[in-house]
Amino acid sequence: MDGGDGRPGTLPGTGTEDRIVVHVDVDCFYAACERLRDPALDGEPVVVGMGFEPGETHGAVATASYEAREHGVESAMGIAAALDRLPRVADAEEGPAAHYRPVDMPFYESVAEDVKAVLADLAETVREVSIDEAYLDVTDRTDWSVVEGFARHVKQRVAEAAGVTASVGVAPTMSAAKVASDREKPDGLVVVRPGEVREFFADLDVAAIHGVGPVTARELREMDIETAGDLAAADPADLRTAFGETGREVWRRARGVDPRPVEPRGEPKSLSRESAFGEATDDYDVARERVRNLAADVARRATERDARYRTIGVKVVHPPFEVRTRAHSLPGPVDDPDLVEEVALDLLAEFEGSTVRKLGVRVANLEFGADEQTSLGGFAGDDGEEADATAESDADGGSDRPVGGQTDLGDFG
DNA sequence: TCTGGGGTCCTAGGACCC
DNA sequence: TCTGGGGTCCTAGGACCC
Repeated sequence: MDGGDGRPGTLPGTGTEDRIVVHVDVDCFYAACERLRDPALDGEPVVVGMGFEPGETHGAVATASYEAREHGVESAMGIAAALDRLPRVADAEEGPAAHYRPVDMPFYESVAEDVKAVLADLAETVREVSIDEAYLDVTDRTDWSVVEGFARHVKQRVAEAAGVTASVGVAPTMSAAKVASDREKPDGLVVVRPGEVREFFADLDVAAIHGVGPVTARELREMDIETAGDLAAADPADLRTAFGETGREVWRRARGVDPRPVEPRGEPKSLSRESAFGEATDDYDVARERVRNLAADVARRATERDARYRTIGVKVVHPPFEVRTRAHSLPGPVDDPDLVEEVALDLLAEFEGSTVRKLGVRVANLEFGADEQTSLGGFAGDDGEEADATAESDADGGSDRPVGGQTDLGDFG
């Protein structure tokens, strides 16, 4: 059944009715980067793994080229499983084999810079979602009557600047543009016009909707909701009961309604570092040493980004995959690597004697920039040591709690 | 398929305050 | 002895995304 009001595709009264949103998604980005570096990989199966070293079998697949996907290798699959399907070129006497490469983020980031520069040039507003994906609001740069040519232009500029192909989706909303870019990958170009969004979604599997993951998809299927069309026709009250606010959210998206404006992402809300052991360990000293390293790493990144943090947390993963998190908030924001280590080790102590496969350290409740807004002008030569407001690690809270704490707290997840 | 790493948002419950 | 309601902050867990 149909709510009946308004045309699909937009939400009246939000000022977003006539937007043109472009979603740009570089195809198999990490694998594409590896090919830039080594053109001999063109046309060959390529698997880029994270958390793995050449010659090892632990870690997981970050990106598999389409040639590798044809043999069943998928993102997030363990390297060991990928090797079962597609051995290394060096190990294969005959038959299909893949080139395995470890993730090289600095190189990929350098390629991504070229893509970002192009996108910044093509739109007023760009929201970078990840290293290989972005939304553009191009409402004032093109028109629905010529938007396909504009989209082709985007693809061409990306290819020229960075040497990679991108799939592009155009729609009046972010969620529809996202799904559109996905439809004809790789090298895709799909335009969904205002008023066509719901129809475009109708036959797609519910899992295609942004925000519907494996868990929600399974539960929806148990409710006999299999396609996005089914979802759009479902009773929002039932969805609300079953899934809370996200239930309503995905219902609206299935109907083509998504009022989110394209906005730059802004500062992060948390920073974290985690790492898995090759083999789970119950050696507490080993765990402590790992946490010390992660703490130092995360603190260094915070300092580099000029971020202070008020919450410090750890994450402990027990086999097979039990995630535990612990966090501690300070009276005020600090930039204090020693304190990150101290608090993280403290929080870890609860898990002494248990077996862990993975550990993480995280800082949250971030505040950015020089300590306060009152110091104006440039900061050349600023050594960053403002003696006043940056609280020492006095645990009692004292009276120097800083003003204006955002109420927002991120979580470990 | 025995599972990497970096994030975001939502929810629920408890502490505490008025 | 049983009893209100609203609000904020914090922690923990879970789903999801790339």
